Amino acid sequence: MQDVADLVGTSKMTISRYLRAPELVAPGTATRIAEVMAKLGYIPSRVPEMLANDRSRAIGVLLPSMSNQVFAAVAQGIEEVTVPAGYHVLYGHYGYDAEREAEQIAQLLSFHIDGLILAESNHTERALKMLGVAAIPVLEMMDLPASPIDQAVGLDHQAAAAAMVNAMLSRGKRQIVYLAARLDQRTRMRENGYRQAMSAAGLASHVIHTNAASTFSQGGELLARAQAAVPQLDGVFCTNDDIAAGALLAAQAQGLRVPEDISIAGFNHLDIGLALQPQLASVITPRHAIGRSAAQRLIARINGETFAAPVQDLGFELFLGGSI
Amino acid sequence: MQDVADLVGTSKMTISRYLRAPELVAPGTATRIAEVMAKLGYIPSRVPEMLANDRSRAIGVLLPSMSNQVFAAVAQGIEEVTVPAGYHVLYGHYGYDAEREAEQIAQLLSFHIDGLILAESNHTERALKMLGVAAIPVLEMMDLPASPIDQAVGLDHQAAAAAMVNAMLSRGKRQIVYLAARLDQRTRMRENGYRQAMSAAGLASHVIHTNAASTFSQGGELLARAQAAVPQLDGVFCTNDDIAAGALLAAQAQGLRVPEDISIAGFNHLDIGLALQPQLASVITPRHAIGRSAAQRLIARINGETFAAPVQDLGFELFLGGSI
DNA sequence: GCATAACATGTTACCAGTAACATTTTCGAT
DNA sequence: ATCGAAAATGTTACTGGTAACATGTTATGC
Repeated sequence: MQDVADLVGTSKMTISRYLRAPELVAPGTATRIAEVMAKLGYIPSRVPEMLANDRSRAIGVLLPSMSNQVFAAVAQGIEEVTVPAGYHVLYGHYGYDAEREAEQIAQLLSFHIDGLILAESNHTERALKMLGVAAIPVLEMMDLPASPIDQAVGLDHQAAAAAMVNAMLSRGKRQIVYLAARLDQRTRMRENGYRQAMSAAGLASHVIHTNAASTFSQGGELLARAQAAVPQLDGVFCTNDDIAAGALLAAQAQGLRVPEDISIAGFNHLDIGLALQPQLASVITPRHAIGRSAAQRLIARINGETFAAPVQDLGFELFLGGSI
Repeated sequence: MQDVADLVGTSKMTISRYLRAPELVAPGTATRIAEVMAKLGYIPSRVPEMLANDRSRAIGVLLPSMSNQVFAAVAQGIEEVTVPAGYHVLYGHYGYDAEREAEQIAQLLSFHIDGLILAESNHTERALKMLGVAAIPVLEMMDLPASPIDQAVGLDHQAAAAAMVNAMLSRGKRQIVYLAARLDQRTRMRENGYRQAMSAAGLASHVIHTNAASTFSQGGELLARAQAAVPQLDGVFCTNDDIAAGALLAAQAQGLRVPEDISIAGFNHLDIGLALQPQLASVITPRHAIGRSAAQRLIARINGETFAAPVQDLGFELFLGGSI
C-alpha cells in the first residue's frame, strides 16, 4: 500500500479511504489510485484488520469429506450468500475424525475467522473449549442437535429413515436389512429410524456395516454380506446412495429383479440414482437450502442479530423411483 | 498471549519462546505455561507473523470443483505432505471459471499464503499479474503446460486419450464418438488425443458435447445424441467416468450388449467403474501421486530449492475392464 | 474579500507476535 | 566469596492497514 501511495503521491491513508469509502476521495485522486493499483497488481492485505479489529471478513466451513457430493451442493448454497455479503469462505476437512476436526478448528481460529459452520454436532472437549474462548458465532448444520453450541440448521435423519423404511414395508417387504458404512452420527441416526420403523411393524432389525468409506463397490460387498446373514432378505435400506447404487448393480448382476426380488433404497437422492434402471428410491435432502440458511443465519449472528429458535428443521421428501 | 503471560507471571516474550523453542525456557516455567495455556484454551494467532515476516505457514490450493472425486485423492496426497511439514492448506474453488479463479487468487493472497497450487494452466491476465507481484512459488498440477508459471506436475492427457482410443480401435471398433461435458482445458486435450488416434487410423472424428456439468444422467443424454448423429456408432470414448458410467447404464437400458454392440471407455478410473457390469475401461491417472509431488515440490521451492526440470510427467496406465 | 462550512488529505497510535539486542539470574570453577 | 560464562528472561521496534483526530484546501455566501 505504501508503494501505491508513493506512486500516486499521497499518503497511505488516502489509499485506505479509496478502498473502504471511495466517495470520500477526490475523483481525480481516485482515478490515479485505480490506475496505479492496476499497474502494480496491488492486493490489500486483510491481515492488519485481523490484528487491529479481530475481524477477517472470512468464515470457516468444516466438512467431513471433500469427496462427498452432498457437500458440494451445501457449499454452493453457502457461497450464494457469503460472496454477495463480502465474506470469504475458508474450507477445511477432517475425514469424519473429531480430533482432526478440533485441529482444523484451531487452524481456522488462528486466521481470526468471524464465524464457523460445522457439519457435525459431535465435538471434542478441546474443540468446545476453543470455540468458547474464541467467542465467535458457530452454526452446526445437517443434523438437529439436541443441545447445539449456538445455532443449527438441518433435518431429522431418524424420521427420514423411518419414512423410507415405512414406504418399503407398505409395499410388502418384510426382511429389510440396513447397510451402513463409516459410522458417523448421521449413519447412526438413520439406523435408529430404520430400527424404529421395523420394530413398529413387529419385525426384527438386521444391520450390516463396515468402517470403510462409502463407495459403489462397497455397496456390492455389503449386499453380499447381508445376503449371507439374512438369506430371505427382500429389501435393503442403505445409509446413502453410493452404497445403494452399488447394491443395486450387484443385485442385478446376480440376476435379481429390482424391486420384485429385492427392494433397494438410499439416502440423499444423488444424480447416480436417476441414471440407474429402475431409478433409485432415496430421501431428498435439502442440501442447497441448508447451505443457504446456514450462511444467512451465521452472518446475521455475526452482525449481532439473535434468533428465537436456535434449531431450524428444513425437512425432507421421499423419491420413490422404481426400486422399492 | 498477554493474558497467558500475566497469569504465568512472565512477559509475552517467554510465552513466544515456549511456543517456538521450548528448550530455551526453564522447565518449571514451561510447565506453568502449558497449564495456563490449556486452562485458557489459548490459540496463538498466526496473524502477526503474516504481518511482520510475510509468512503464514499456509499454502493455497485452488480446485475447479468441490464435487469432483478426482480432487479428493489429490487433496489427500497434498495433505500427506503439508501436515507433517507444518503447513495449513486453504482450499478454494472456482467452478471452472478463470475470472473466479483470479478472484480466489486475490483472496488467498490477502491471507499471505506462502505458496499456491493451481489445478489449471489457463489463467487471466490479472491472475498472472497478481502472482508475479506476490512473488510466491506457484505450482500448476494435472496438466503438462507448455509454458508453466513456475513448476508443474501432471500427465499427458492427449497421449492418454489417444492410448485408450487406440485400444478401442485395436478391438475392431471403427465408429467411435467422443463424449464431452463442460469444456475445460483437459476435456479439449483429451479431444485432441481422440482426434489424433482416429485420424491416424484413417477414421473420421465425431464429437458430442454439452456445457452442462458432468453427471451420470448427462452421460445417458450424450449417448442418445451420439446415436442420433452417428447411427452406426460402435464405441464411445468419454471425457470422464461419470459420463461413461451414465452412457453404459443407458446403453444397457436400451438392450445393447457392452462391449459387443457398443464399446465404452472413460477417464480417471473412479470406483463407479468397478461396480458396473462389465467393469468400465478407463485411464488410471496418478491423482494421489500428483498431489504428493505437487506439495513436495511447492514446499521445496518455498524453502529456496530449485528444480532443473520444471515440469514433471507422472504418466498414466490403462484399465481395460470389460467394456471395450 | 473574507469568514466559514464542506471537502480532501495527513499524522499518530494501535493490534499480537517475534527478531535483535539487553539485562538479570544461576551455577561451576577457582 | 568472586568471577565469568551460560542460561533465563525482559525491552524495544517493527510489520500494514485504519480509527480517531488534526490539518490543509476549496467553494460558497454575503
